[in-house]
Amino acid sequence: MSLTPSNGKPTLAAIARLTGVSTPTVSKVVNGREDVAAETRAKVLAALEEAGYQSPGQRRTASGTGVVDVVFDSINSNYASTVLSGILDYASEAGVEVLLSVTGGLPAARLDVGRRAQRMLDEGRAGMIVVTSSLTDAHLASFRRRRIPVVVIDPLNPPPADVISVGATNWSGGRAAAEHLLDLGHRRIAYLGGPESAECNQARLHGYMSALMSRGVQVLPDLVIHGKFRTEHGVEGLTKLLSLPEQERPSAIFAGNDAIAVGVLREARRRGIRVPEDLSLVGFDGTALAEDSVPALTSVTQPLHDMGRAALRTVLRQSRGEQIDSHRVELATQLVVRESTAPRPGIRAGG
Amino acid sequence: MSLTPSNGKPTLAAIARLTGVSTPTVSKVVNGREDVAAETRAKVLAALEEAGYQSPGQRRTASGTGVVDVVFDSINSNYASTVLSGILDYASEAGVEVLLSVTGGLPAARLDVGRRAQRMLDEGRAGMIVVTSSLTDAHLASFRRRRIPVVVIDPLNPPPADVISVGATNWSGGRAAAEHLLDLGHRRIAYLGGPESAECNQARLHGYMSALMSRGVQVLPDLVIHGKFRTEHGVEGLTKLLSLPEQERPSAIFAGNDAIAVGVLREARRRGIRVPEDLSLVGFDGTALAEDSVPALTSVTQPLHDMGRAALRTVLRQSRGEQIDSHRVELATQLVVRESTAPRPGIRAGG
DNA sequence: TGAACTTTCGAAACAATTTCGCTACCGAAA
DNA sequence: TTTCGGTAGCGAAATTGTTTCGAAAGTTCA
Repeated sequence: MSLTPSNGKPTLAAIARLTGVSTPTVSKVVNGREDVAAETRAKVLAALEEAGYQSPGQRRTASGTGVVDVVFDSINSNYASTVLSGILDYASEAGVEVLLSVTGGLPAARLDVGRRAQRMLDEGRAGMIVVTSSLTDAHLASFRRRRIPVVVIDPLNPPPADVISVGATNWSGGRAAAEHLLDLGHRRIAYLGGPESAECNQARLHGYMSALMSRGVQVLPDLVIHGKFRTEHGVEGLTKLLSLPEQERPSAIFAGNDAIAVGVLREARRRGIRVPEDLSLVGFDGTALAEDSVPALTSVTQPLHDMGRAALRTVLRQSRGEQIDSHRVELATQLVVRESTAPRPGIRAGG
Repeated sequence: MSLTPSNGKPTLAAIARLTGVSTPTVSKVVNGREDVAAETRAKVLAALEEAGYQSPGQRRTASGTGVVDVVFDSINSNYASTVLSGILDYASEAGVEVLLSVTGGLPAARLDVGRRAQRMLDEGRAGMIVVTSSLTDAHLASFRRRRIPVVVIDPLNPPPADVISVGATNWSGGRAAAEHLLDLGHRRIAYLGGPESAECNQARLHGYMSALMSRGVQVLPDLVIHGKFRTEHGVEGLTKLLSLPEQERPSAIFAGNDAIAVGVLREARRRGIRVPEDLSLVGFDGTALAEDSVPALTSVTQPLHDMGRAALRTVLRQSRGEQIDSHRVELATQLVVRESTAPRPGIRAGG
């Protein structure tokens, strides 16, 4: 008799035995049919739970892998692809699959949060990683309500306290960049940052301001320009700075990321401004862009790869029900000096 | 008797009837088991095809949203992320999800093709896009056996005739690049290509050779160097070319892709060789790398974004059972002249 | 030649799902 | 109160698909 639940793996028949219903009824419960009384369903579900029953479909895939949703704003940047490769890296180690989507900067309209969350539950996805994208608190709450683990990397908006976020020490990075320029004798240092409201941008800005203020250098509003994290912003930003009266122009620029810095570089070349002789430039991110540009960019390196890994690790931990100590994971940034910074013109090096 | 194939929906038993084998055997074929003779399998597959059989799993998920598996070799390149963004683009239009994985250049060891194919069937995935990665014919066959649509983008090995591949007009691109250099008066033109066996590399090489030969310029084996599609290969390649006796050194280099060209650029700068004054350089791919490098690279632009879109569109068509006319989709390349090419030293421009 | 494998396949046992009809209960009409 | 149509809940049986295991045929090697 093969119906004995003491048998190796639980079968529908065994569950039926246990609960005193027929096999078809159990089958219906498993498949979510309507024609089962609530009471009966509850009883069967309890037994299924206890016996750890898995449908044949599940059996095949359960031992294999979970699926993690990853949502990017856009993947057309070194930043994005480095983070992504960190995620994929860890995914292959941990044996989970990565379901990738991009919002294209849309305010998550296409995301259709409700349906998405439902699908994730239906298909037993382990959780979700949101990169940079601006999900509203309402969206995040919708996932939290359903107990779907969510980790945010470099959130644009500060997430609610109970959503875990992964980022870098942006403040220290900003401060290190500004201090480096101050050390080189620069006093008029511009900040060509990212979106004003973005949290990471705020942190970098305040690190920069903190460095200036602690050296008694005044922060000039004209030298702080926000915009997008894109090359064009660098081009326009430099143009704007050069339209200032000559004595107010900066001798150094701290760019909010490498793409902006590359834009500055491009516009500077077009105008015949030499970097670093006439203008020092520090980027942020430390992507391949920084290494490959000419001159190679001094940049604050973010451990993007590791941030991706950390994010996925955290999601998987959550999905296993482990307690997470901290709601904010920050990995260290590091200033890497290359060729785009030099002492202020008119100042002797080492002076 | 319910075995009659004239019945409503096709069943395994009906197929078995038709082909004169047993039900279990048909089941095995459907599930891609190995213990079925090739001949028997073919017969059964034909019957399955004709009857339009669908497994219960397929039946259930067919109506839902599809998932497409995308396999990259690596995503750390402009090439990869541009193709990927094309895929994601179309995915969001078509309402399918993208499951991304990277092989990391492993010979598909981690891929575990059998299990993967099974999962794809179980979960009703629409199909698979393989980018650049070197899947063996055996792997591809394993998917074909289970009638999982597969499209390969820029395959390293020429795929079996019945696997659809998407690529660009590499031959014409190679020819256009070489002709451009010939037009500028160059006669000693090196080709710093990709992996020798890679199909796209072969096509570019032969385009280049064809251009040279049609102008009566000899193709010199010393000036053709194969390697990886990576920056380092550019550095090493230029070093090798410069180790030739002076009168044998090339005055122009056609690089197999932009990354290689950037390597050449870097090494040239280190050695004080001016591009394009001393050395003309043409890249391939037309990624952001080409635009951002200094000097901006003349490059053969591939419509990478569109290739991604086309690949996904083709997979989805296949999965809907539409007939695909061609087993090879080629999108047009275009030579974009920027700053890295100039007339051969000693030749007057326009002369 | 024959022993030891391998390959290929199907009978039979299993597992799961679907169909269909029985039963019990409910509320309205007689 | 009785009757009757409707319906929700359930399971028997039929149907569909999968797995196990051994038989038959072929292959390799001594």
